[in-house]
Amino acid sequence: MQLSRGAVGGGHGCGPPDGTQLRCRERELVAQLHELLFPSTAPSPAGGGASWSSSSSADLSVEHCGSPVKAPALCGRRRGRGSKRVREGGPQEEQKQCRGSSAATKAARGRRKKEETTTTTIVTTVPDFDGYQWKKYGQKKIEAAQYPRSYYRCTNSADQACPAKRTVQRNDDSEGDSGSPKYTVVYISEHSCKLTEAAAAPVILETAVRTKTPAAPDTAAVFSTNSSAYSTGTQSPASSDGTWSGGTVSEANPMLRERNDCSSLFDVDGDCWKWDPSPTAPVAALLQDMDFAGPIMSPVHVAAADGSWINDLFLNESPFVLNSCQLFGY
DNA sequence: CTTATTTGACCTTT
DNA sequence: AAAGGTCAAATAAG
Repeated sequence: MQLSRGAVGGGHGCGPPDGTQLRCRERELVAQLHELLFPSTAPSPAGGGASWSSSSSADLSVEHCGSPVKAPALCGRRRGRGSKRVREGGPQEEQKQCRGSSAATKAARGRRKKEETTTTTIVTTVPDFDGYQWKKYGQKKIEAAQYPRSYYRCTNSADQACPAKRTVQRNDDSEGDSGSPKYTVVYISEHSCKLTEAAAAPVILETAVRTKTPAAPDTAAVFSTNSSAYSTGTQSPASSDGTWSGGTVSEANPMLRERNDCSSLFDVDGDCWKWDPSPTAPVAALLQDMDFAGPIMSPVHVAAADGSWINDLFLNESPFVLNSCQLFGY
């Protein structure tokens, strides 16, 4: 995906290239992100919801790939699994029965026959930058990858048969990449589940802040906002081994938590993002000052200008890179 | 006690 | 056979 500066500049009917246009374009870009991350909640492009343009949607790395679709795997309890499991008697017999029970069961295990599903790949430093709750069901060391891949499915997969899944894998440490670790997040299938009202709110859920404090010099903290859309149990700060599991909030630093709660700064109103309430003076000033020589800035970034934190949204790499948060000096 | 995560075995595809 | 996706008991955490 490439969102060139030229693409940013016009062609979307947002008026002359001034602050208003930039703001409009920003909303558009965030709407794109929203559409990408909240496909079941955002209006379809044809529906006249978020202000997508055809060229813009083509820029996003939304791929239609064949991928397995989960089918119920019901063979009852079979054998001990996981750590410290105790093998039950006759696992082979039981397995044979299970295996040969039906074609459906066969297809229910392992890699299934490919069916048309939508997969969306993003690279982000904040893998949980979405409004859904996920349950981890597996982790796998991937050949030729430095870090394991974690597998998640929607927590509504059971009660609402939501097919949405995602995998999160930390990218290999690249040379000279001293920034926050990036994670490749692959969203598989779209949510069919119904979100709660709170969960649907497209607020910034989590970011990481690099702090320099006497107690913890130059250490990164990952924390979430207090959005109710965000559960703690299934969310995932990065752990040292490169996986993404568990959830913690920076309780050790209440100020960070407070400052991070920028959810009230913006909201989505129909087809556009809006400031809620009206943009503060620093925000308005920043909007005026912004140009697109650097990364395209999202409202998240603007929120940072309000003295809270910084969250850059890069939409000029393929797949697009959601790069959050480098805030120093707390 | 309940819920979420971990993790090795199992299964299918390539 | 290798690789990767899934299962589910064991375990940890709240």
